[in-house]
Amino acid sequence: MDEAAHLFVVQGFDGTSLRTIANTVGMKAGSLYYHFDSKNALLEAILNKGIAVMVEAFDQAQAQPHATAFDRFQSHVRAHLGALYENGPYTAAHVTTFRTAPPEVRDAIVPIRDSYEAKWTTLLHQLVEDGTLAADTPIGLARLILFGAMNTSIEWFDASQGTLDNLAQVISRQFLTGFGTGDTQ
Amino acid sequence: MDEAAHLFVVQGFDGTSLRTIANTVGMKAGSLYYHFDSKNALLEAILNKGIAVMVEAFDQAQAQPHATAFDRFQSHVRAHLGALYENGPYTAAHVTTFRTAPPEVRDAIVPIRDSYEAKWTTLLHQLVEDGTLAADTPIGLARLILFGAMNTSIEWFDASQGTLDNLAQVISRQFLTGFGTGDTQ
DNA sequence: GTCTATACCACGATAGAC
DNA sequence: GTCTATCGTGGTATAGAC
Repeated sequence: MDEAAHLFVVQGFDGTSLRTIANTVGMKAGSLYYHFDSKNALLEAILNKGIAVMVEAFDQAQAQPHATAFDRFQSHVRAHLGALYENGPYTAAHVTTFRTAPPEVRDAIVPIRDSYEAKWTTLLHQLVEDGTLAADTPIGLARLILFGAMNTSIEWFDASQGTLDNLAQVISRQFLTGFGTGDTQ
Repeated sequence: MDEAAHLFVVQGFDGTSLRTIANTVGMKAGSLYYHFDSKNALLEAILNKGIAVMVEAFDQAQAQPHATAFDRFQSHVRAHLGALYENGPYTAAHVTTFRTAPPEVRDAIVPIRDSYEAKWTTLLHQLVEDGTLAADTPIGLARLILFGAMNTSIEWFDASQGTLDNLAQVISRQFLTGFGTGDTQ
């Protein structure tokens, strides 16, 4: 599954054959069917694990004590980025292959995926209530914009160029205060 | 090409066969080879057109007069979103299929793609110089975060739920001032 | 410029030996 | 649990008629 998820990230689901996957792990294609019923079932297992990794990271960040609301928020951003880059290729595979996954697979995944998104929605609402986020913040849009910033980092983040801690800090700060000076607006 | 690009957005490049494309436009698969040398060549033409559409939108925004620096910035965001949703499926196909495109195709596209990114880099530098963006803004990261917000809207933007003008406004404002109140930081 | 027909290959999947 | 062998399908691409 590790190798399959990694290949799905790099080449896409349709661009990766069972023969390639099997070859990468030193097997023959037919042998994969002892472990999975179908290629779709393999993808579904990977997508599920991708969510599980994100959820676990979120809950761990939740359980920690934080000095300020900003610290709490940043630690959740850091957790999401950690799920993307530090805990196997599952979350990355989820983010990159979900959109074009076969409908049956997507439909099976959507409910669990929703539960992760709900955690963020709750978090953002709390940040509004404690005065960290503006009262008129469009929560739905805000969450999608934040996800966009975190998830598309897959296309360019390079661990040899910068740390995840730093990236989490930049994204968190940008999300709350922007890059502007406040002039000309 | 219109139909092919649309199918690539929905099903991915590898997930779309030439037979499907041909069938969608009322042709047979073999006939496509009168117009394109290969499936890869078709993708390359689509990716190129996707950039051309973005560049044209950018240059049109550039040519317009604007009351403030913020207006100018927002009109560029609006132009990019317009390229994604109002001028055919080419830019959307570019954004969704570039990452997993065959290496030969990607390599051929990269230089032109860079030229579009350079336009944004220049724009962001100007915004720093005129005091709209903070002096310590990490321009490279800032551009990638902005692209992330604009481009991932493909996964959720629904024209029946909101206008592009509104989306451009939310993204532009968020990019410069964030969603925070300024407290707890 | 599109058709029919087809070559050739790689795909996902299955059966049965070990 | 992995192998060999293979089936059926559908993929890209080509040749030649119209």
